[in-house]
Order: sequence, then structure tokens, then C-alpha cells
Amino acid sequence: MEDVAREAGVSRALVSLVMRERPNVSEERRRRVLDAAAKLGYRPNAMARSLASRRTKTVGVILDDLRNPFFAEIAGGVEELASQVGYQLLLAAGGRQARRERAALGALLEHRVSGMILVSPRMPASVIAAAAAEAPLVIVGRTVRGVNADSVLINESHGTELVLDHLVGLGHERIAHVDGGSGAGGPQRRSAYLRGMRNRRLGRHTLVIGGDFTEEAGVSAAAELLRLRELPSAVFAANDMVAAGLLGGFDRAGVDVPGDVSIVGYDNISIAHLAHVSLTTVDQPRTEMGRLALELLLDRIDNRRANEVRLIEPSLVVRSTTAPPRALAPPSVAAIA
Amino acid sequence: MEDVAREAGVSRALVSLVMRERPNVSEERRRRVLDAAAKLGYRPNAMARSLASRRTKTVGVILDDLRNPFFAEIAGGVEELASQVGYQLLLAAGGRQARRERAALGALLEHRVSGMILVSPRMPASVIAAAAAEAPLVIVGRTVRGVNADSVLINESHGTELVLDHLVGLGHERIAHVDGGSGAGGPQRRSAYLRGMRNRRLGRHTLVIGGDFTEEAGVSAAAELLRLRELPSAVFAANDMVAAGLLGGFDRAGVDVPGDVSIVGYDNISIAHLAHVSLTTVDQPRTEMGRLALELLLDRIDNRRANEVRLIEPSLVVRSTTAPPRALAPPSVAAIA
DNA sequence: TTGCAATATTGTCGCGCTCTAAGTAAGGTC
DNA sequence: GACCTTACTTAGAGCGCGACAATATTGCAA
Repeated sequence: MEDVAREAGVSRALVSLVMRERPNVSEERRRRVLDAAAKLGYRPNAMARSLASRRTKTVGVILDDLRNPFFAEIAGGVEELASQVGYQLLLAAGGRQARRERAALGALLEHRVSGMILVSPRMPASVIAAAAAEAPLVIVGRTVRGVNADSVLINESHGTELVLDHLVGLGHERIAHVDGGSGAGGPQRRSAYLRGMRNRRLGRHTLVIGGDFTEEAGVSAAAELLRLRELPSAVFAANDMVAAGLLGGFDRAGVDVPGDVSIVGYDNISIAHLAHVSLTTVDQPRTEMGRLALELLLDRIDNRRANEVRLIEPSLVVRSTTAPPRALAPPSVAAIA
Repeated sequence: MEDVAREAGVSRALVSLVMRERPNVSEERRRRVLDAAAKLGYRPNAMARSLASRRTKTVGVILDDLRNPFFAEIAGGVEELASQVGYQLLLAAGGRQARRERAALGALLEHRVSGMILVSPRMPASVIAAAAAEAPLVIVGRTVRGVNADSVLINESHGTELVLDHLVGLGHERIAHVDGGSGAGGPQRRSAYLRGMRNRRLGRHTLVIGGDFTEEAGVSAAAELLRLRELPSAVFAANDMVAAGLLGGFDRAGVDVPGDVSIVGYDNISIAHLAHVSLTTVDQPRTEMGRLALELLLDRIDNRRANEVRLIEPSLVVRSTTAPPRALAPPSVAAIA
């Protein structure tokens, strides 16, 4: 900085003012300083700047795994806004392990991030509460009671209701659910399914197949369903990967979708709309969720104190894996023949 | 740090030694210091540490877009290794725009990252060369001549050869290519296709449809192909998204895949293996690419100077979108009837 | 003329650490 | 008893800035 000042023939303080883009610097000096900086290849040191100003222009994001498109897209939303407002992104993955998440959390706090976004954290609430005391926090996809943080939540029960409304509207009664296990949204979707079935007086048709959020779970769920005396007329999968597994499993077994059985997924991942899949599913605006999370975080960095909870409303995307059940379907070509 | 030292009844220097996990500190003192730190909620300040030590434990990654699984998976590979070796990840997306990439580059350099990984950068070579002078650099998916950096490259022409071998082996001659535009690997695949066709004396069947790496490009390519007097017997798509678009477009037009036309993709994105897609495609080990890029970078940070180029060999994954062309296929059921 | 805002300078402190150099104290070794 | 080595302390400099505060220097209007 000294050198730049000398080169430009100005004071060190003025260089600092120019670098921070402060007002009240004449255009002429600004140019001289910038030219000198360019000539000398000077680049302000973000570390020194943060140390002196006690502010960093970085936010931390902790998520499960970048290779899961759901998380990657949320991170993409955060990144997009961050780069627009001049923030850097410090990213860490916890790999579904609370231990690794805590390590990542610690590292981000050592970097004195301005704030953090935790996406579906697995850590105990106490750890999150402690973190909230050290940096502004926004939590995505999980509720943590009594923590000073904002939340971005998906209205899982609404999403599930949309699915049930759609299927019941088509005439389905025997609607099974393939579970997502303990992953983000899994338990909520499951319990919303159970509740929704009861409320529709379909409790007797309730059927939950255990699983997780993988395609393999869908494949084995299909196998399990095929072993039943009678196939349900519709299956609500915990997410699209499971639905894809179901599709594959049924396809190989010669079961027609949606003729013999309707399938609904959850997430609307990019594959869902492909013609060969064309999966009816519940859409969640992931990029917007990331964006919103950072918006809330930036507000909070600017000293807003209220704990906001933003409920994201999912929507149903009807494609071609759902149809009325066999009994109610219009006579098929085979029947006519 | 002062406070921790006082609390633990030791000197400030010792606290520093403990925090840096240096040897020659007795277990007893180490415990006392760590306990005191925990009690006071002390956390070393990474900024101050970097400033004083002139080293940061952070690496920067610049990629196109996190919402593109290809990039997200590479980033995932980088992240995985980074967290294992105690490095932080500073991530920035360039959104396919050289301007934004340069801004991200500048920001990362201001943060004095230990090194950077550029994934398919769009920036001019001169900018990259300048960056290489400021920080260790590894470039993924692009060759930049005369730059002091390591590279991780995919052997695109080998991948393309695998595709052509496969299709020609099945008996195809009229093999069209849907282009990927100027994106990463696009031009290479295109020219490898042209060369490969010529070498196989199929130059007269060469047909390139313009496109980019999107599904929409695939859909409109399908439409364009359908307007021809005669459909090619096979189509080599620039990537899986394009292939998916082709599948959709052909499906809606009643064209049978692989009966009427075979389709090969490129990338082996997660959807490719789904039963309802089951796309024959070229696989690239993305996570390993990310991991390898960081390995090279860490070597380079430790002062290795040679410019290494690692060529990643893709492999062909044959699924069900490819078959012998109609003329050579065994008589169909319809023909028998 | 006085006044005053915008512009610029000078200088000093301190952010929270690392690093070096030099020293002390204890125990172990020959 | 001289000499290590290991464990620790003391002291200070300095990393590259930002944040003042105090002071000039300029126009330009009242």
C-alpha cells in the first residue's frame, strides 16, 4: 500500500480510501491510485482488511454433500446472490455426519465468517445454539427450537397434501408410501402421509415401506410391493430418486405405469421432467431457497434480531406417471378388442 | 489469547504452540490450555493467523455453475479431500461469463488462497497466466499453453472414439453429432467426431447439428433431424442432457429408440442409468477429477514446480439406447407378422 | 472578507496472531 | 560437574491493513 501511495504520489490513507471505494475522493486521484495499483500489481489483502475492520465479507455454508443435486442447487442459489452483493462463499460438507459438521462449523467460525447457512444440519440443537451465539445463523430445512436464528422451511405437509389430493382426486384409495428414512424431510413426509390418509378415511389402506433417499431403496420397494397379494393403485415416494427406482423396478417386472400403478415423487430433480421419466412430483424451489436463506442472513448481519421463519410452499407438477386407477380408467384398447 | 494464557497459568507463547499443535508441549499443559480455551470460548482467529504466518489453509475453486451436476460433483471431490487435509474451500461460480470469472479470481486472490482450481475456465489465457503468477494453479478441463500450472484433462478424443467404435461395431454408418457449442469439451468432442468419421471412411455421413449443453438443444436437434428425408441411424450427443432432449423429442414423435435410431450421450450423469432412460454414454470420473486436482494443487503448494498434465481416461457405459441399425437388426415382430 | 464544504495529508494505534531470539529451569547422560 | 535435551517464558517486531483525529489545502459562495 505504501508503494502504491508512493507510485501515485499520494498518501497511504488515500489509497485506502480508494480501495474501499469511499466517497469524497476526486476522480483524478482515484485514477492515479488505481493506475499505480495496476502497475505494481497491488491487491488489497483481505485478511489484513478483515483483521483491521473486524468484518469479513464471507459467509459460510454447511451442507451434506455437493454431489447431491438438492444441496448443490441450494448452494448455487446462495452463491448467485453472494457474488452479486460481493460476498465470498466458504463451503463445507458434513457428509451426513454430525462430527464432520461440527469440525466444519468450527473452521468457519475461526474464519470469522459474517454469518452461516446450515442446510439440513444433523448436529445436536445445543451445538447449533452455541454457534448462533458466535455468528448470525440461518437454518434451512430443519427446525431448531430456542435458537437465535432464521429458518427457511419447506411446508412438507402441504406438499404431501398436494400429492394425496391429486391421487385421491384421480380415484385412488390404496396409496402406499415409500419412506425416506431419517433424512431431511423424510419423517415429515411420512407423518403427513399417515395423517393425510387418516383424515381422508383411508387409514385402512395405509402402507409404509421402509427406505431411504436412494434409487436402490426404490428398486427394493418395488420388489417388496410386487410380493403383496395386490399392488397398491398408487405409490407416493419419499423423493424422486426413490420414484425412479420404483419406475425401474416396475418396468422390469412388466408393470405398467401409470396403468397398473401411479407413482408420485418429491423434489422435482432435473431428471423428473425428462420425457422418458415424466414423473409427477412435488417441486421445491431450491435455488430460491438458497437465495432466500442468504437474504435473511444478510439482514441478520445488518443487525436485525427477530427470528424469522420462512415457509416455502411446494407445488405439484403433474406429469405422466399418474392416472386414474385401473377400475376407474376408461376401457383400454385391449378391453375393447 | 492473553486471557487463555492467564486462565491456564501459562505464557501466551505456549497457548500459540498448543493452538498450532506444535510438538514439545507436555500433555499436561496442553490439556490445561485447551480446557482454558474451551472455558473461555476462545477460538483462534484464522485471519490474524494467516496475516502473521503468511499462509492460509484455504483453496479457491472457480467453476461454471453449481446447479450443473458435472461441476458440483467435481467440487464435491475437491471438498472431500480438502476437509480431510484440513483445508477450507472458497467457492465461486463464473456463470459461463469471463467477466464474472475474473471478478471471482480477483476476490480469491485478495483472500490470499494457497492455491486455486479453475474448472473449465472461460477466461483468456493471459488472465490465467497472470493468476498463475500469484498463486499455485490447477486447471481442469482446459489446456492453456505456456501457463505455469497443472492440468487435469479428459481424454475427449478417446471418449469419442469409444462411442464411434461402439456404434460402428453395431453396424452404424450414418452417425450424426449434436454439438455442445463452445462449452467445456464441446469443441474437442466435435472435432474428434469429425476426425473419427473421416478415419473410418464415413466422412460422407458426417452431420453436425448445432446445439449447446442443454436438454432444449436436444429437443430441437431431434426436431431438426426429423425434418430430414432420412433419419441417421445413430446420434452421438454432446452430453447427456442433450441426449435426454433427443430421447424426449423422438419419443413424442413416435420414433423408437434404439429401434429406429440409437443414441449415445456423454457424461454419465446420475439420471443416465435410470431404467426409464438407460442411456448409453461415456463416463467421466468427476469426483476423482476433483480429488486429483486438489492433490496436484497441494503438491504445488508444497513447492513442486513441474507442470503436470493428467489425462483422465473416460469409459463407455453401454445401456439400452443403442442397438444395431434397422437394416441389420434381426427381423422385428411386425415383420414376422 | 469570512465561512464552509469537499478533498487530501500525516500520523498513530491496534486488530490477533506468528515468529524469532534469547533466556530459564529441570531432568538425564557421560 | 559439564553438557545435552526438553519444556517453558519473556520480549518484541511485524503481518497489512482500517479507524480515527488533527491538520492542511482548495475552491466557491455568502
